[in-house]
Amino acid sequence: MTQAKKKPKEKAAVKAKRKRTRLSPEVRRKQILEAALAEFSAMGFAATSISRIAGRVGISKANVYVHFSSKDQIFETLLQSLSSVGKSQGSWSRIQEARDVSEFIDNLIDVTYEALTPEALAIMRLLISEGHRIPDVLAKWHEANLQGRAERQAAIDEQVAAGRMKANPLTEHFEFAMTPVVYAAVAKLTFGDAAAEEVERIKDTHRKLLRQLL
Amino acid sequence: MTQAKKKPKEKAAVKAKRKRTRLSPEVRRKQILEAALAEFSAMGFAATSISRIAGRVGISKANVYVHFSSKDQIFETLLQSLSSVGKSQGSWSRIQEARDVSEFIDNLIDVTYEALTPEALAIMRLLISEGHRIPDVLAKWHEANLQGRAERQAAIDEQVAAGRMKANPLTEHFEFAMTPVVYAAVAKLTFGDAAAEEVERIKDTHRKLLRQLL
Amino acid sequence: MTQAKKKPKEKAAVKAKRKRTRLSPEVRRKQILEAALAEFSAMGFAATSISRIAGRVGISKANVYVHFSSKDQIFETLLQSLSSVGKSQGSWSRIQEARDVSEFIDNLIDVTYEALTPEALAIMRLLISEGHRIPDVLAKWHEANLQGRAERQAAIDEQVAAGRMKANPLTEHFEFAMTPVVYAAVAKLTFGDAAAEEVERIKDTHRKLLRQLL
Amino acid sequence: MTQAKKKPKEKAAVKAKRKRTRLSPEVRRKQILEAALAEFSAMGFAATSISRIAGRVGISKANVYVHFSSKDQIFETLLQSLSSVGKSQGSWSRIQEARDVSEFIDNLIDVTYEALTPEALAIMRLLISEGHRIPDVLAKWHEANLQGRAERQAAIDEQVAAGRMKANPLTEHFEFAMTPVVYAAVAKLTFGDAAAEEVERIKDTHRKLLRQLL
DNA sequence: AATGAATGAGACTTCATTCAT
DNA sequence: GATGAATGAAGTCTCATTCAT
Repeated sequence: MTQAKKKPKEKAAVKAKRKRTRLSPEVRRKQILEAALAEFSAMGFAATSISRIAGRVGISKANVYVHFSSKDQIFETLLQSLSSVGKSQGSWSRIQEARDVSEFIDNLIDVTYEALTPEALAIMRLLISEGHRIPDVLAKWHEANLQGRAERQAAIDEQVAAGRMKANPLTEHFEFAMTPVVYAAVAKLTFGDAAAEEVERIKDTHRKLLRQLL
Repeated sequence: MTQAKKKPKEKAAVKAKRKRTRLSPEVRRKQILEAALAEFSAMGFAATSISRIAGRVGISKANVYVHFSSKDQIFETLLQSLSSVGKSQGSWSRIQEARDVSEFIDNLIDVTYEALTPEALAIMRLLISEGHRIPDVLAKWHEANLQGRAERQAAIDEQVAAGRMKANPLTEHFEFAMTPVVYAAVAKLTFGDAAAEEVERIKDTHRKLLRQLL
Repeated sequence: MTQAKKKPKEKAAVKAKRKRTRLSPEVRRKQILEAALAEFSAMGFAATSISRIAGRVGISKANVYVHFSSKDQIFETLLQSLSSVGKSQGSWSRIQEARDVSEFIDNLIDVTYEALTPEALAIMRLLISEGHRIPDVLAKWHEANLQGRAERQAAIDEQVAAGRMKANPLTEHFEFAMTPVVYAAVAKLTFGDAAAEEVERIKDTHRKLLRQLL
Repeated sequence: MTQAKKKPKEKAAVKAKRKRTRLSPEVRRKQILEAALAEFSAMGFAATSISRIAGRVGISKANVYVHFSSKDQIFETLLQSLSSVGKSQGSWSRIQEARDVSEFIDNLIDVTYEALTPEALAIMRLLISEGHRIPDVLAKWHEANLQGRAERQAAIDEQVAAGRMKANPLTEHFEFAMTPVVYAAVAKLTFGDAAAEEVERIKDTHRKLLRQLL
């Protein structure tokens, strides 16, 4: 059980021995990071071997070390590169394009739940399970989140001031409005497909409640 | 200085080589499971070594194998024994002892947020990061959750029917009311102490909103 | 494959927990030696664990150490006690009871091939595979063999002098007459039951040739 | 003083830490198999450690695993590669080059006893002590032996038909003629050098008897 | 005498990493 | 840049043996 899918021990006699291809560093690095994200998220840092990452990319272990100096460095680079991804960058502006509150809520719900992509979930799992490896990155991330949050709060405050939204505990602390999404994410992370229905109901109630409250 | 304390008769033992202590299997197993929970949760399954678990208990590696036949078995035993812990067993009845809605809400909030103990968070982190190792246990857990949820919903429905609570999306799907706690948990898991203040605000807003909605 | 018959890893939950019985040292020692012969012969010295020996006897590992001070000692004691068994002690006198050459040959063949019991083969395998552990015992054994051989040769010489047997290379070096038995033994050791038919043929030809030569 | 000898540039390397040498897989595999044969034969499978094999080759333990995936695999590969060695391949044809029976016998005796090389004995000991690990290989070996035997028998039958050899139990079952060699082999395996003289006598008598019988 | 708990040593094996081509 | 061979360190697990009851 230690390794969910034990590959047969026999050496793969027939190797798909693809001719060595020489790629630009940037491309290779990206390939490696992608493979690393997939593996780290699925297996955890310690259980992921450079071998597997290399295998997924289709290069040799040694070649990984041409592009990164250590497993740790891969991990850090990965998480750093992800901080940007995480930020629902463009999303917020898209959400705000709404012309009335109703449309705003729809946008909000749709965009946010759509953001629960497998990749985003992978990042989230990584943060939860291996975050302790990268306190600095986490701290920055946290900081960035706080700032983004402040901006969003400001936008809401404006709406309230303009009388387009009601003043209530939710508009005063708008971040709270998004907490159910985290629940949905955790449900997916933990129970996988078995959580699909549940997530739908959450999303539904979420939308209804926002309509009632905003 | 470490050596200064040594009594004359003792052999030059840098490691305080304490006499072997003999305990009953039940006690040792419990000790080992506790140590394992701490380590697995902090480091993940793969990164936790039997050595560390043994060290934490203060016994030899080999002795661990007297009580468990493999690292996997420790993990499984641990998670199985935790399924029971997880269920907020008695909590719900305590919550319901409330005499009016206001007290009910206070109970609910207090009990639920107090349940975010380090141990509970450890279990949660384990479930998220290593849950894939134990699909069976997870499935049972899910099942049990669904049932508990149904019971709680029934209790709420009763309150609504009795006119003691308002009918609205939240009372119709009461599980939703607890989703912010998961957010709080994830915040703690990810940012640790840095999340303390945030969790407080969440809890606060959570309470206010429930008061408004129920 | 390392261990031909892997026992399931799970701890035997139900132990045949027989009440502790206290036996006289002699009896226990004998039991242990018997179990040891079986295991050592089947698995080799290194691959045999004290656990298995104890299990076979139905006692605890620790109890084995009450009767022997180490695994090595068990082995040596065993082989020493076997030196006597090995010598076809009484056999030769039984063979010589024959009244004529024909009966002598029949006795010789029958007694010798019957001596290829599983136990004797076990000892032989032990001597071949683990003999290097006990050079002293081996030396003594060799010595004893040489002596017995000399005695048998003398008996044959007498027969030849008396004109009851022909003088030829075989009677001059009578030990040679028994070499096919070793072949039969090795065949059994190596091929087990698959060698049965072959051994029969050997025995047959052996008998015929002796008739022709003596 | 240990430090006194150190040349300035050299690291404190008590072990003559020779530079890593890089060899082709074929060569290394062969080296490992040779070392393994020596060790397995001398100590038995279980008592032989990968460490010892690696040490004998002069490489690291880990490097052994670059070329073989497990100790078992080394063993199997070894025995499989030996099946071919064992067969007295070319020998028989060389024996048959004889121009008369006398020369045939000389060839037979010489070639056969010369085949009792240390390596051949090592293989034989392995077959006896660890054969049970590889029933398949043994079965094939047996089969091959039977066939070779049949061919040799046919050659003998021809000689008899041509009147160049006498018809007798030995020519009817020619395999029997070689049984003393196995005795000699076992004597060497068990008593080592102490058996040398005995083997000589056996060989001598063997030759004489064949002369008389063929 | 008997045993269950405990342990140090050591075995197999994996893996991140280095080296030479 | 790319790779196959090589390795030190570390991890899981087994086992002979000891200790206290």
